Amino acid sequence: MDEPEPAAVAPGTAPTGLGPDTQEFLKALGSPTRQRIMMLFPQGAEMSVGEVAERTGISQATASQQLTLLRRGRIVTSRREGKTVYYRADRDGAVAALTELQSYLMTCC
Amino acid sequence: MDEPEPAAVAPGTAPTGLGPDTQEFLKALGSPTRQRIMMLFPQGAEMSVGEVAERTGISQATASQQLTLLRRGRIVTSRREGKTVYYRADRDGAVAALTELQSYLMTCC
DNA sequence: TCGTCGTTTTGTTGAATGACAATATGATGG
DNA sequence: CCATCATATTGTCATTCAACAAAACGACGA
Repeated sequence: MDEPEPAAVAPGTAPTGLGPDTQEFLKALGSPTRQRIMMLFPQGAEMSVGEVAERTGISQATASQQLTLLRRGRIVTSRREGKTVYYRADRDGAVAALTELQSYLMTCC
Repeated sequence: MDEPEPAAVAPGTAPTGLGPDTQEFLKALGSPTRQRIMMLFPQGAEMSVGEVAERTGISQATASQQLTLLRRGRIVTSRREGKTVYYRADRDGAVAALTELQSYLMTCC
């Protein structure tokens, strides 16, 4: 039995040596639209979904979806206040991902 | 005239505040397949296209394409030796991208 | 000059993605 | 309880992407 068994991994979450969170982080920031969204968040600012939609010129539905993907990548967090949902940059998530990327860098370069 | 004009930018290279190189870096690493490829490169190792294809289980043509995208993101560099092309991790490119990401982190978190 | 070997490019196909409009959910005020 | 507002979800379409096979390059060596 020299065949290392595949170990049933979710597709898009293959064993890359990076943690699944970091993989999601990269996927999330791999999209120019989402990169643009992130640039709307200066120093700890909070924004509603509608605001993001307006300032990026995309529909409200699309903004909601993209923000969900960014949250999945631990790049933003959300907080509900009454009817509106506020998003903000997720410092801890971003730091964690960057740290892991950096440690990978040490192994390959 | 309170309409800020769009300023004709190449699609996928919108003004995100990140340099185009860093945007490409993120796009390149956003793919699980390419993440997997990168994990094949330990400490300064060089690999031919065929080797990458074999060790990832993808066709040689696909490997060549994906390596091209990784090179575009300044994550690998290539060197030709006779008929075979050797790829290796691009330390400088990766460091540059991570540095820029980190500096963005400071502005938003 | 031919073949051959490794790589790249091209053409094609199925799957994933990004966008929108329309509809559903959830919270709040009357 | 009903109307309304902000957000989330669903359905749909067009585009992009990943992968392959096949063909075109390019660099040797005979």
